[in-house]
Parts: sequence; structure tokens; C-alpha cells
Amino acid sequence: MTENKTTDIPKAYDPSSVEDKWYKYWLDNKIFHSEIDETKEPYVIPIPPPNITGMLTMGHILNNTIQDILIRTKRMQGYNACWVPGTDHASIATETKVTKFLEEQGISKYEIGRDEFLKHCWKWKEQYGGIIIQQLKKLGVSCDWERERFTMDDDYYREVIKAFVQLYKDGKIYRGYRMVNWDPASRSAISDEEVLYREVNGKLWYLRYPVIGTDRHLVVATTRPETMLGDTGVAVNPDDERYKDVIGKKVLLPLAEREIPVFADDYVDMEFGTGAVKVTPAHDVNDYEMGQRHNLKVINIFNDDASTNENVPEEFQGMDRFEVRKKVVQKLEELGLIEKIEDYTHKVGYSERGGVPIEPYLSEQWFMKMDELAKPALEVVKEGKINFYPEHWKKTYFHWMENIKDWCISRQLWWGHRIPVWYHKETGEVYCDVEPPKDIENWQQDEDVLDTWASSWLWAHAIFRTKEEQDYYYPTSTLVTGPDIIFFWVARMIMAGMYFKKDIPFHDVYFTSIIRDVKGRKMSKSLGNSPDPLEVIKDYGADALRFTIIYLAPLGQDVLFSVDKCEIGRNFANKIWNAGRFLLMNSKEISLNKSLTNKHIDFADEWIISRFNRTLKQLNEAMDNFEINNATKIIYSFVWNDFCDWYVELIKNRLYGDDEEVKAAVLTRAISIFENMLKIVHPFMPFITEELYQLIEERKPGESISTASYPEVDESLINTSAEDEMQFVQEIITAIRNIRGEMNIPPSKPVNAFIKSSEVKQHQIEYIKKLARVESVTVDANLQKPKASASAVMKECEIYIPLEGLIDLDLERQRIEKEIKRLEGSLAGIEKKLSNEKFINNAPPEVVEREKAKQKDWKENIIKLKEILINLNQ
RNA sequence: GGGCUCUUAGCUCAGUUGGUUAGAGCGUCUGCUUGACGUGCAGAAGGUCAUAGGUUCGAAUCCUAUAGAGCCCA
Repeated sequence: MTENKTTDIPKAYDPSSVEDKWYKYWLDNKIFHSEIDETKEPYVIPIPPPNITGMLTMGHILNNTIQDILIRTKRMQGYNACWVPGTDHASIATETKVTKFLEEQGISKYEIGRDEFLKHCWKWKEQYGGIIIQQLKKLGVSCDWERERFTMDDDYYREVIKAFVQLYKDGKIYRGYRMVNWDPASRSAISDEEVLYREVNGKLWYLRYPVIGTDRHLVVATTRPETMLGDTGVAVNPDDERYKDVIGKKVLLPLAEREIPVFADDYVDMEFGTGAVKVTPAHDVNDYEMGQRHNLKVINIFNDDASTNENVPEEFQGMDRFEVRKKVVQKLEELGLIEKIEDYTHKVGYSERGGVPIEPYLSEQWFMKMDELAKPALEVVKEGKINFYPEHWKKTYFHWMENIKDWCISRQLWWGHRIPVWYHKETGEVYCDVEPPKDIENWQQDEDVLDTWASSWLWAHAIFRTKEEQDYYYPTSTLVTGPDIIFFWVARMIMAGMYFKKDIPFHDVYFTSIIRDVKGRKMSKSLGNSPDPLEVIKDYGADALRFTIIYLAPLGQDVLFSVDKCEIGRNFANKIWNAGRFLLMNSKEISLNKSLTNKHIDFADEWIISRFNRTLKQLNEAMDNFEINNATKIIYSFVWNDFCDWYVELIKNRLYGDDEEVKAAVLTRAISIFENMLKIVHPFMPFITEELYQLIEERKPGESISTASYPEVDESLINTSAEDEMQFVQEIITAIRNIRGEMNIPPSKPVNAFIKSSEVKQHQIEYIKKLARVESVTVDANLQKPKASASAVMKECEIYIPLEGLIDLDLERQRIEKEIKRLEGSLAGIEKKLSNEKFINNAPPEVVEREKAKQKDWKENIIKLKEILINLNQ
């Protein structure tokens, strides 16, 4: 019976030997799978589907850990928890990737054609599209993998098409020749939201246009000289005295040799440049509007890849927009038509996807009318039917929704949901339906596909395949996502929900923090400051990574992350591991007996049970308010400070005693508290808690802590007097430890404690002896201070440690004087308060009472300390 | 230009509706082979709560202004 259990439980927790084993166990036992069950309330999370082109980032780790914590908690609390995973087809990103992939093999997208290209896309998707999902599993997420969805699954595809047709038939979708944000890299339109504005150090070119019939020039300033080839007018402000006489005249546009009018328009800012602006209606939004007002010609000078077309003089044709800029400037310079060139910093719109400057470009596109769709979506957030955490994102949401513009939903791409519109080859008739026209040979389908967000905006309901499922699971419960896609996705999902389902898509939206490096920079590939989460998991364990990232991520604030911070989580896991190891080691020697759980209870047990229930109450409150970061702190402090630092130490006396029944009762109870503790830690650290849960006792096949019932708060066990008593004992122990520390008494030197108090109870003494490491404790209300002792004074209690031969009187004097000084400082503050009549009259009575009590205690303590100081040599 | 957020210990952050001596983790210093854990234990040092006003008996907390940092929109 002397087998040492330490040999089978390693001293340090090793996640690598644990994690894969339990993930497989959970999947094998379908722990995460949900089916309709009318007897249970569903709790549903729709995952923000990652791109199939994506790799797991720290952002995904944070986001998915939060979702997992929420869903695991609810699952244990008895809800029908359903977390639906999936991926998004990412039209532009995937098409770009596959195009490049093919180019590397010498295959041109345009040569092989649409159908062939799509086959390659699907092949690519099968091969690489699942990587991120596999990576997510390493994190331990409890998604219902049987429900995995893809935005281009057949039935999902059909939902998207149905939605288009419905909107079209309701008059919410129209086609028009408009100026859009054009991405020349992907040769497609993109939406306003996909344009990122960056500050760029550019130049301002001052060009001279000769005024016809005079010998003067009009000088116009521009950041894009190449667009002058498409100029069809020059505008000035009508109030500008400098140009009054040229209004109505014409200038001869250089290079193009075109006569274009000079006209007046209020839009022109007299302060900018020279006050005269060139107008290029085909390539600038404002110019387009001016052109409309003044009936200017619209001359498009670019192809869809932003190379120059046949509308420019031959020598400039077929050049890239940046090439042609150089050439235009060079030519103008030769002609003496450049007045000057200035440095100029301005904002340039870049394509979020292609990464190149966008080109304002006129083209035929599909748009969705947004004002009517926005109204109900605005209402449900205003009325609080949908809550945002943190709440302040509402303001951003309202602002966007109240100023919403029509949404350009067509993309000149092949990978995606093709617009279900056909044009009759003969008559030009337009046909829009889910099913293609019967006589398909006479029709030509629209070439464009839909914006990816015009498919993912249906996610909250289209993830469920049948009407029954949608009725049961929709509306979903919580959406966890980044604030960067509040417009792209969150707002549009709410609009889609209200339009297609006549109900909100989710009740709560949790906006996650942005992960940055320790210097506060965004994580990016080019900076190389983006750790690979899989490496981190390998080095520290998934539990450690999960716990750390949540511990670092307060609601609504950025997280400054570095890999070594994962020590927080790793050390915490190790702490839990060793607490378990301690209990399990003892259970080898002591036989457990569950019938004894409520026997031989003393105040230390009442205290930890009270602390547990209080902790649980705080934890529930935090979780209800989505204060998940706060929840980790509550858990951390209970586990480490209450359970490990105090409770485990407190039970050692009894555990190493002689009474077998007491030993069994204490250990059984400790393990039962530990097991409850594991349960509340489990949503945060699923692997280690499962491992320990299974080590505590033999479980039934398929049984898991993931489906164990979550502890409930028992208010009757929150015991303030036990907590007060424990606090008193803790203060005595800390005071003695403090003396040891400050007087440099090594733990190996035995000391005795004399306590002058009528409050210290006999049953507390063993604990004081054990935890303060004193040989004996003498308690007497009328105790005389022993010779040559170090002292500590607290409420209801004076402590003396005789240190004959060890005491350094100077050191002790300094200690006491410091304490007196500190107390006198505090006392001065409080006496000032109490001598203020207005305070006595206005402050609530309990506040005044509290202050008076403090005054009394501190005064007494100061008197005692002064006495000690006077008698120090005795 | 409009909107939002932030500024508390060396660092990263807590601090509920104003009311104990403003807390935690990391880092620092001191001591420790304490019958779970050195990924640990014990103790300590460290803050004019960005600045200036105001409201109040009382302000880190509420209001105004200023400075600085960041984000979003135009």
C-alpha cells in the first residue's frame, strides 16, 4: 500500500498528451451535436464563417474561444446548445488565389473559360478550403461539426438565389450604369465598404490649358494628371473674380487636342489649387455629378484593368494608368504646359482585396435599395430587441443605417452566386427567377456574381436546412464577431433577418477586441508580428492560449498580445493540475466516502463553500453581462487565492491527522468542491478540466464534464460570518509572516506567537500554527508583552513574537514607526471629514458610522503602537 | 470636418449607481529543497488616478475645456 501516486501523475501538466485524446472522445460521443428537442430551450451561435482562403489567426482564436466559452456554459446549464460552423466562399479572395495558382501552371483563366475555371475553384476548395476548420479543432471548440455549412452548398446557393429573386420582384433590386469603385486587379466592382482610404504622399501637378481665342492659359491642379486625357470641361467657382471672364469660353485640351468648355459650378473650392479644376466625368465621382449638371461628354479612357483604351490618342493607348501618368507628364513638360509640381499628401482609396488603388469607373451594375430595408433593422436595435456588447457600437450602427446608400451587389467574377437574370437574345426581355427560362437557348444569363456578403447576410437562418429547424433554432442567440464587419455583415444580417424571416437574426452581438502586438501594432504578415496559433498551442497548450487571450481581452479594448504572455494560462493550468494532483495523491491513502461530505465541517470548510458560491454568483453575473474577461479574473482569483493558497493549506492539518473518518470527510468534500471548480473552469479550459474530471473517478462510457450539470448558486451557503472569521485568521497569519519576512527570520528558525485578544478561538489556533509556521500560540486577553518581541497591532488583536537574541531593535522601531505614520496619515484624512458639519449632515448615516468606527480603531491602534515603541527595549 | 474610444503602479489593465487606507497580473527587491506545484511559496517596495477648472459634505468615478493616443465615417 505504499505505492506512490506521484509517479503516475506528472508534476507538470502536459497538454500534448491530453488534448487530442479528449477532442476525439468528444467527437466520438457526439457531445457537440444538437437535434431539435422541444423539451429544451435552444441556445444557438452562428459562427462568423472564415474565408476558405484563410488561415487561423490570433483574431480567430479570440473570437472562437469566446463563442466556445458561451456555448459550453449554456450546454452545461441544460440548454440545447448548437454552434453551427462553416466557411464562406470569399468570391474575390478565392478567385484571385485560384487565378494566381493557375497562372503559376501557365493556365489563363480567360482561356479556359468560366465552367472550367469553376471546376478548378471547387478542386482548390476541396484541397485547401478546410484547413482553417481543422486548425480550429485544435483549439477545442465545441462546434456541431455535423452541421458544417458552406455558403456555396447547393441548398445554401439556392437560398441566396431565392433571396435575390424575391428582392427583385419586390422592386428592391435594380440595374444601372453608375460610377462604382472598381478594383482593376480583380477587374470587378466592389462596394463602398470594401474601399480603404490611406494617406499617400503624392504630388499636385499644375497643368496649363490654353484658352481658345486668347493668349492666356488656365492652370488646373490635379493629383492624377493622366486623367486629363478624359477631361471634358474645366470648372471654376462662379464667385471667383479671377476667372469671371473665361466662363463660357473654351480651352484646347492638350495632347487630346479637344475643345472643352469652361463653366462655373458652386462645387469648386476657390482655395484649392488655382481655383480652376479639370473635370473628368468618367473617372471621378464629383466630376461625374458636375458633368451631369452641365451636360458634359463622358469619355471613358480606361479598360477594365485600368489600362488606357482607344479613347486616348494612339501614342498613349494600352498603357497602365501609372505608366501613362509618367508619359503624359513628360509630354506636357516638353510642351511647356506644366506650371509647377508640388508635394501633396492626400487620401487614396485602395481595394480591401486587391490592395491596389481603386478606380472610379462607370459600368453597368446591380444595386440593392437600402433605405426601406434599413428601417426595421434600425428599429430593433433602437428598441433593444438586439443588444450590442459593448453598447457604444450602437452609435456607429445608427449612424451608418441612417445614412445608408444603395449597395452595389454585382461582381465581375465567376466564383460565387451567379445573378439569376437572363436577357432574351432577340427581344432583350429581362427574366429573373430561381429556375432558368424553359427555352434557355434563346436567353443569355447575366455574367456577374453576387457580392459575398449578399450570401453571408442570410447566414443566421440559411445555416438551417429545413423549415422545422429554422422554426426551432431561429432567431439565434448570440453573434460574436469583430467590429470591423459591423456594416459588412452584422447590419446586413439584421436587415436580411427582418426582411426574409420577419424576425431578428440574434439577440446579442458581442464585438471582440482587436489583437495587436506588444507595441500596439496590428498583427500583419508583412510585419511578421503575427504568431502562428498552432505553434502557440504546441508550446503552451490550447487551454493556456484560450485562458490567456481572454484574460488579456477586456470588453471593447484592444489586446496587446505576445506569445510569452501565454505563461499566464500555462501557469494557471499547472496550478489547477497540481491542486488536483495533491487531492488525488491523498485519495490513494485515504478512502473516499461520499456519505461524509456534510460531516466534520468546520469554519474553513464553511468558508470555502461560501467563497465558492459567492464566486459562482459573481461569475454568473459577469457572464450574463458578457464580461468574459472579468469572468476569467473571478475564476483565477478563486482557484489560485482561495482554493490553492488557503483552502488546500488549511485542510492539511486534518488530512494528516489520526481520525480516519475526519480524513475521509475532509478529502471527499475537498474533491467535491474541486470537481465543482473544474466545472466552472471547463468552458474556459476544456481539456485539462476533462482530464482531471476523468481522473477523479471512473466515469461511465461517454460521460464528459462537457455535459455535466453546471453548479448552481446556493445563497444559503453564502456565509458572511465564516468569511469574516476566516479573514480575521488570515490577517493574523499574514501579520506573523510579515514579521518573519521583515525581521529576516528564516522559516527554519522556530518562533512562538503570543496573541493578546479575546477574539481568537481555540479551533483557529491549529490553523495559525500551521500556516504561519509557529511552534506555539498563546492567547490571552490580558497578555503582557513578552520581552524583546516584534509586534503587530490589528483590530481586536495584538501579536507578539519573542525574538530574544534575534531581534534587531532598530529594524523593529522602523517597522512600528512606519505603521504609526501610515495610520496617522489615514486618521488625519478621516478626522478632517468627521469635523466637517456638512459631511455629518449630508452623508448617509451608514457612511458616517463607518467613518467613525474606522476613526476609533485607528486611534486605538496608534495608542497601542506608541506604547510598544516606548517599551521597545524591555 | 463629423462621430466613437482611451489616458490609473516600470508594463498591461480592473475599479459597478460618486462614499473603506485606489486593486490584479507581469516585472522588480528580499527570503524559502514548506510531505501538490520553483510553471511554485512567503513577504515587500512602487500611484499628485493626463492637465486645468467646475458640481458636491465628498470626485479616479459626474460636467466643461485643454493636451496626447487610437479607431470609424466623410
